[in-house]
Amino acid sequence: MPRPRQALLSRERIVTTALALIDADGLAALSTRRLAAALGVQGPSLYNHFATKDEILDAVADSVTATVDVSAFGRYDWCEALRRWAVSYRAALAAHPNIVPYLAQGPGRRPAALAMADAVYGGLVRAGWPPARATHIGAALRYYVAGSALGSFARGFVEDPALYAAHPHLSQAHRLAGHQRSVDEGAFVLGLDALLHGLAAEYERTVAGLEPATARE
Amino acid sequence: MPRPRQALLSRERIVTTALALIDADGLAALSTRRLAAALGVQGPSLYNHFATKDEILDAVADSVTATVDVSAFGRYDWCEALRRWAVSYRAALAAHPNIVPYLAQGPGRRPAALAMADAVYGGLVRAGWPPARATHIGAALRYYVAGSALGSFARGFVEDPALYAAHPHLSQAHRLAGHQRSVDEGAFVLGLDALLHGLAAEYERTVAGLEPATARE
DNA sequence: ACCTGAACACCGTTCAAGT
DNA sequence: ACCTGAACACCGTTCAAGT
Repeated sequence: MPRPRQALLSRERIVTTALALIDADGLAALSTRRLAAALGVQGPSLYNHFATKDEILDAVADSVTATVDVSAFGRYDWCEALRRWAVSYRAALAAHPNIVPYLAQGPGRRPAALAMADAVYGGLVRAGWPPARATHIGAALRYYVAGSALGSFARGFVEDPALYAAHPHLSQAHRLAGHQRSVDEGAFVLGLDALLHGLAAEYERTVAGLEPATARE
Repeated sequence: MPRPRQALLSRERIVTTALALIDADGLAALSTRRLAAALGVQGPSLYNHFATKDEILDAVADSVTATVDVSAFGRYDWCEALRRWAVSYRAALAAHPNIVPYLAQGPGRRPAALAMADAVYGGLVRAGWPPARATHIGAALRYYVAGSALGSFARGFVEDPALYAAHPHLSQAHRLAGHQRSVDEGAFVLGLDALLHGLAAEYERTVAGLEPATARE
């Protein structure tokens, strides 16, 4: 046969397989050779579809961001929309925690990340938040969500009671690992509610009273 | 001479130099060979002082955490103490952003990180927060601080106006990079104040009214 | 157009050998 | 006790060669 009828690889297949390997073995364990082997080809073949390994990671990160639901910004008031977006955002990241350190560095040039930033910022400005304030709120929520997904708080504590003997208040810390999911979820919801509560108070003080409803063009 | 009078290396010198290299060139650029070269020795020499490269990174991370000031927990009410701790914590991380992705994975077995967790948790419990609540609050604040230091929000946007043409609300996003520090600082303070405001409201609702002042042993 | 083998300049880590 | 040279099994990436 003069040419294979169809290419062995595609960008989509590379991204899907890379994400599966990262989920299974961690970001550090992903090498171009191992990824290629999982796809049934040799390492250099990947370079016919992506210029660098970082470009593959960008595509993986964006495929995760693409699953975040921002539709709440058209349907609910700004505060409830922020809450629903943050919950969806965190769920998307928590499903693939190993890619979060890479993803959390910023949107860069990734289309889904930029579309998300656009929806959030636009939603806040439409609600009457001054543009600079909208930027700060979007950043603060991203800080919180990224931090919450970046490595479980509970899993960060080693399951070794002896380690905590010297710390009077941490005598139960070794149990955290066993309740990882509920601790992380509970902490996330508590902090998110507090954050939104505080923002709502700020909104009442500085936006609702000071501007007529039609002040934004 | 039969033996060098004193060792060329020490754990402290290795950690200091490693942090300087990470600050200058990023975490990915730190290799054992480059670190050794900066110290005037060969790569394998490092293994006389640390068992693995990860152990070096642990020590670097802990040296950063050690600069966080937790003394506010003895001197102020829980809310003001949380605020001062969070500001100090963020300042420590923001001074060395390139190590944050490593550091933010959790305290692990690092002594300074464990001491900090102990001080925060202990301070909250002493103030009357139920233990499970104290855990959640400590986690939520860590999420927020780690996320805020993990990569500048503003720097995450590329300085290329053409990139944002397709996103109606992001037309000014390319300017963010120029205001990096003020955007990130402003967002951090706004979110921190909101978070603490919300927690204070929660405290009034669920702790102050329900327990007599002496309820905690 | 897309995949491959060989090669380059790197990695982290081990270990026998030196002083 | 601590540093070194040589070696091992890996990396990301390039490129001429194949079909």
